[in-house]
Amino acid sequence: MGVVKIKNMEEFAAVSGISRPTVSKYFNDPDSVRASTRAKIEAALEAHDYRPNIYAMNQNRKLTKNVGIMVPLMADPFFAEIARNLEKRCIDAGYRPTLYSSHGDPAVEEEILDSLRSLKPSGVLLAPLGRASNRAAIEAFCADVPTVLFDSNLKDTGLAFVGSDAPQFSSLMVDYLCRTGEPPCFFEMKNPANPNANRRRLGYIDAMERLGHKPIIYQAAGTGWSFEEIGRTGGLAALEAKAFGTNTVLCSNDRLAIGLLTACYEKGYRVGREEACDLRVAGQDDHPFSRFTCPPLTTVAQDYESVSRHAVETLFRAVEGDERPYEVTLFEGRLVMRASA
Amino acid sequence: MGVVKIKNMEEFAAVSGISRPTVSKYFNDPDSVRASTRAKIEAALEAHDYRPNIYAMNQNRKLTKNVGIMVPLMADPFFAEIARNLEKRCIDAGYRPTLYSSHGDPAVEEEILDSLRSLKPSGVLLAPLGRASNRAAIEAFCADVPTVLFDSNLKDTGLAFVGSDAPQFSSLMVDYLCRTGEPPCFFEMKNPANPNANRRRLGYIDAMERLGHKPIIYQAAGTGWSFEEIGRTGGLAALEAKAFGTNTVLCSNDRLAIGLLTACYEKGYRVGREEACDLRVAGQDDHPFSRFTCPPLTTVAQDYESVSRHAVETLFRAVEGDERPYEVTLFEGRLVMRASA
DNA sequence: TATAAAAGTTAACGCGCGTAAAATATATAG
DNA sequence: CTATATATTTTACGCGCGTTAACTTTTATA
Repeated sequence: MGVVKIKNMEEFAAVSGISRPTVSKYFNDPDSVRASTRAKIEAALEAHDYRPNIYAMNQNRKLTKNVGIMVPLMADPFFAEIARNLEKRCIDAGYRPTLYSSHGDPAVEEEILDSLRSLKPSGVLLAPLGRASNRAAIEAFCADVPTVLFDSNLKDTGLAFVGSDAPQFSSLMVDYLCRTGEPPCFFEMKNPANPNANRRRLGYIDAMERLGHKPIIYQAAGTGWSFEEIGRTGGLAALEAKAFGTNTVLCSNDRLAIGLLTACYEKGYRVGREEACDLRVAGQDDHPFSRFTCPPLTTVAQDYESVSRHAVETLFRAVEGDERPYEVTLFEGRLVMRASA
Repeated sequence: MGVVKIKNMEEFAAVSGISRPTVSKYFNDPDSVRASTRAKIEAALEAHDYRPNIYAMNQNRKLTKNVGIMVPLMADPFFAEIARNLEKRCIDAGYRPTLYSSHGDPAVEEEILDSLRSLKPSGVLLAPLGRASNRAAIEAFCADVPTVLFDSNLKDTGLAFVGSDAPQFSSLMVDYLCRTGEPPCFFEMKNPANPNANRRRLGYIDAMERLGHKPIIYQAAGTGWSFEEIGRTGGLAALEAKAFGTNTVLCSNDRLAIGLLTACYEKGYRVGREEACDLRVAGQDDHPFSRFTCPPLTTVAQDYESVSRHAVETLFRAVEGDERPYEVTLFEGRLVMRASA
């Protein structure tokens, strides 16, 4: 700590013995100045702990170092985890990420886009709400701000989409379930929030037909993002009506499966792959909580790492000038075998 | 949308027929201008969708409208929920909240404080990591920025602390458990991240002694924020060693309880309050998932609403000039009876 | 209708930094 | 050691808005 409080770059330039424009250049890119100059600046930096005023910095910069990260529901640990992953990668790349959650509300989603605009971010990583999203608003936003979509695809919107190969998820699990027991029925929401749900259903149907089985689909009523509750009430209804038509249930996602497990518990159904069990239940996503359900949930793991890495790389490549055509990248899921199926 | 693109406040003032300083005043506080002036500005606002440049705005304002919200772990839905609650209240109060998670890492916590400083927020709502936090860094921060602490108390730091009455939580649950069955033992982490854990243990001990029972405490090994996993492995160890010494376990928090339930499942223990069950398990917090465990978890609900409301009110009162002495406010928990105990 | 108070206008400065142009210094190559 | 390319310095302007001061207009109260 220096004895003198540094107020601005002018003063800092003075104590470091370098001119202000060069210091400014340094803060924009430390590698853009001569090594000896850089050393001087960094020495002064250690002695005086000065940090440029971010507001003044961003005022005239054509592109800020800000990045927006928006997920549909931060209270879902799956999204919290992927947001964290993205956040870290942005920081490592020298950017300033800001996290937003639309909390399942399209109006909030639009407000965030607005607020994001005024942040003048150099790029945005966006997991849209999905079907509920105001497509026009998102498209307009993507036209103005370099945006990579992830998790939930709005076709041809933004620079690129990075996500999971939804049909492959279902297909993988159907193969496994058929190999080890009765063919599964498919348990989903009637009005899923996320377009992946449709692709997963199609993947299920294809896989079943490929294996010569008749697809059975059970749709739980309910809208919104309280998937566990929808899974529970839908599960209760299905169990009471004996509507699954098989002893094996593949859920469209883990949160639904968690709710179904609760319903099974309430109804006294034993879930698991052992002889004595009444039902096998599988999910999709490898939700952080699915390892701790009773029984632990067999599921298909999303490739968090690859999705977040590729999304960030794609965004920064574009931000840094490498223009490429719109591209969809899908990563495969990995089977996670646990006790539930 | 107007035909003309408004570039800055100068131009916007022109089209609205009001002088720039008055427009500036309006954006600082819409109520500070005459109703007729306000109407003119808002008419122009609808016709031209102009928004002031936030960087230029914050550059010289003594206090920005930014508010920082920091939680120890966004991937914990409990914190995600409370963060959402706080966020909404800030927006409603006309502030711009920004969310941060320290992800259980004290180094990250410090970095966020740094980055928060350069945001020049008018106030910060901070749930510190707890024992792992760098107290000195947090105290130094609180000396510079109006900060209200919540969830986890660092004594006498910041403007105020708002949280839950930890001993009351345990006490409430001990009363209930003793009333309805065997007195509980207390299941916690050996090295809890959060100072509330100690207070909950003390509340448990007090309540047990008050009721004439001998406290039994089982401490699970493990550090960090993977509470479920610690609860599971610790639970397995305790069950194998038959270390609980009673058929009733009160967990220090729900996440630990969730892990213990998994351990019970693995070991074939039936959990619940019915005759045929081997163990009763209770948690504390009313974690969003605790409704969906098998069996659903009996717990003590935190008063999210009151905590977040009071934290935000306290902060804004201070920000807006109402100085008050340091104050601790604790809200009581509410018993949530479910099937597990 | 007179008058004070409140609100608005004009003019001007400054915030902290990005950035550009021209002049100068330093490094690298031949 | 000169020629050339590359860095740095000097100088200067501008970004968009906050803010102040002196002045003028509108509104409220008597």
